[in-house]
Amino acid sequence: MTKNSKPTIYEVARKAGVSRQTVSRVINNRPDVAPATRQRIMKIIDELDYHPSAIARSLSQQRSYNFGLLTAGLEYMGPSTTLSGIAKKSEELNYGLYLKELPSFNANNIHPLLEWFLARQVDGIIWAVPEIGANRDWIKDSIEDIRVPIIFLTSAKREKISIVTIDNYFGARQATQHLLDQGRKQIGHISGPMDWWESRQRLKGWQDALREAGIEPEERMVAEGNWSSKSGKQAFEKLQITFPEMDAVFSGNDQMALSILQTACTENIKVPGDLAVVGFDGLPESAYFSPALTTIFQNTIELGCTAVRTLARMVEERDIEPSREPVYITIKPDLIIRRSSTPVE
Amino acid sequence: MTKNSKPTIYEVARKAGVSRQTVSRVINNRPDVAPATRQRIMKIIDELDYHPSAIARSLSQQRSYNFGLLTAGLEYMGPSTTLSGIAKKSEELNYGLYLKELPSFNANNIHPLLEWFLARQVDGIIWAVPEIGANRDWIKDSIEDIRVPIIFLTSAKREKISIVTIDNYFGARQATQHLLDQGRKQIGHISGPMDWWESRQRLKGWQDALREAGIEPEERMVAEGNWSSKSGKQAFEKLQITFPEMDAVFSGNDQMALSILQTACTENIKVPGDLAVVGFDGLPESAYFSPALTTIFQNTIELGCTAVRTLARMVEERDIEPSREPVYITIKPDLIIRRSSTPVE
DNA sequence: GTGAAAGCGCTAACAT
DNA sequence: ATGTTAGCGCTTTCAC
Repeated sequence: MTKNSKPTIYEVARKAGVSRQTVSRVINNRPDVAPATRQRIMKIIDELDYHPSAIARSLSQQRSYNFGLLTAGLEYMGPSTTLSGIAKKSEELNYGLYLKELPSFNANNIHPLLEWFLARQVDGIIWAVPEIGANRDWIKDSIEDIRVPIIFLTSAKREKISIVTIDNYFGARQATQHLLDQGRKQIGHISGPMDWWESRQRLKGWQDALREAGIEPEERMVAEGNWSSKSGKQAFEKLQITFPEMDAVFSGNDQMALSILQTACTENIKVPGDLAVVGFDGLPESAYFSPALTTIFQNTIELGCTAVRTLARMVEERDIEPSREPVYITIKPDLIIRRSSTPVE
Repeated sequence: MTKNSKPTIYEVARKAGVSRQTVSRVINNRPDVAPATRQRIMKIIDELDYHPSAIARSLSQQRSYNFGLLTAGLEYMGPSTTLSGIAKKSEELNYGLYLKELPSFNANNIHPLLEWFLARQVDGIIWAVPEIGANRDWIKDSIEDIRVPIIFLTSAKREKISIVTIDNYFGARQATQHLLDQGRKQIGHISGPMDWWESRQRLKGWQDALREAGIEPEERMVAEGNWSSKSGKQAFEKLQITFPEMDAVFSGNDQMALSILQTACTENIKVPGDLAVVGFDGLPESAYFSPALTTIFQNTIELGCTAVRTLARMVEERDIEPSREPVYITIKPDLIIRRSSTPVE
């Protein structure tokens, strides 16, 4: 070993006068090493500032203790709490994380990406790309080829794949029901882009809640946005024309709700007096909108944690019982009631 | 090779009737292979669906073509645009990315983290943890030990380390100067936490701009927040007491500015009539606050891209010229003028 | 243009 | 409790 190169297991073994295997046992905390030997080896490891090569280990064990995380649209993702949950939980369970971002939501060529992960011997894959258009169609053709467990976030239920998702339908029903409970009858909806699965779920929740209350949802009561504040403004202006009697609106996310509040403010529409508003997401700032926004809080940290926890379990169980049933876990979001939807005293 | 295990370079070589080295040359696009041989081998690679093991490659090349990215407080990081820039640029330059998140901003035990990256043979490290308190003190003791290039984001200038950062001081001066240009004289400041280097830079920019205008900044004109909307509200309320003549406020970020606007709205303070407000960050939503918020836009995508581009260059140059001068790159933010600070017509 | 030998740093399986 | 052998899948170096 020269001065500049890091020591290997071999140097440690030589200095300690043992075989590499014994050193290996020590660094892997195996029980079958004599206490004295262990002490001696540990001392030498310390002196040499030896650190085992994870690469070599991955090669010989044929696994890396890494997960592959695939995302898309990170820059739009609001506070990246899902990511944070994933990162924290992975760390806790002693897995490393490879991060990849798709260049666009509708990536067509999935295979190179999967292969990139597989070439690095990841133990599992987290698919954190929203379900949009046909961007899940590859699954049915390729899911069998993937030799590691894979978990999907934010996804419609499907055969043979494991999913962890927020219950968007439930959240939307809750939001709409809350507005009905406030005595509102003319409840509009600003949806996200309709090619997003999440948007469709939220739309459906709004529709079903209305129907259950004996109100038939009509086309003119809905306007489509693209999640941005800007699009929310346009959608709201459209609703004002197609649905002038509107006395409440359920917005597909908080950012679009923000521009409803803003438009209302400049046009002297009283919120909640003339118009009650409910958002979706539960951004921390939503409590500081004017007025404070009633919203559906989705716990994305928990979403991330659950995904990783589940994936880790899949990895471990796989050793014992190869092909288990896929899981389908939904996380219920919570209604947070604030000023924007509550009666004026 | 059994049916279930993936083919190795050896299987390809055997099927093609060549040695493994020849296959290696093909998969690495080396020129010294006969065209016919190359064709034949490529065909077999395709048939076998062979994919080289990045792990084995890393081991034998002693490098991984991965970067290590260390972050902290992902969940508060607003839209994770820096991350997005980093991910996109890494992908573009053909580097993989390990993502780690510190459990807290003031992590004390840095060495295990560094070793984790080094054990995986990363080619370079991106330190995307904000500079807070003494959380950079480890650098002077350990920077020499790190055997790979490392680049710091958002950091004060230092000897011997490479840095890419937004010019916070410049941005704050710009913001304050803009308010002065509008004829405001009583300009308060809501700062971020004072143990953050960024906060101190912004404070300093505000101070220097005032001084240059012949106004002496006083303690009572500043209130400290913690970046959250909630803290911004409290800070603003404090300023209303300590600095009642205030006719403008420069907020350390947009989220705190939001709650200034909100408080002003409920207390019937006219913005910008009675109070001009400028934020910092340039969140997309800030255009939809009421009124639309004047702010300092920091291009964090570019920040991330620049960091990766620089790091990649450091990696490549290292082969040629071992110890180059460290770089110090600042990115100038831009003033975006909107309703919240412009004169009422 | 191609191949043989040696090695990257570690661990699994089987001795002893 | 410890050592030996034989890989893991690829690249580097040198020979031809």
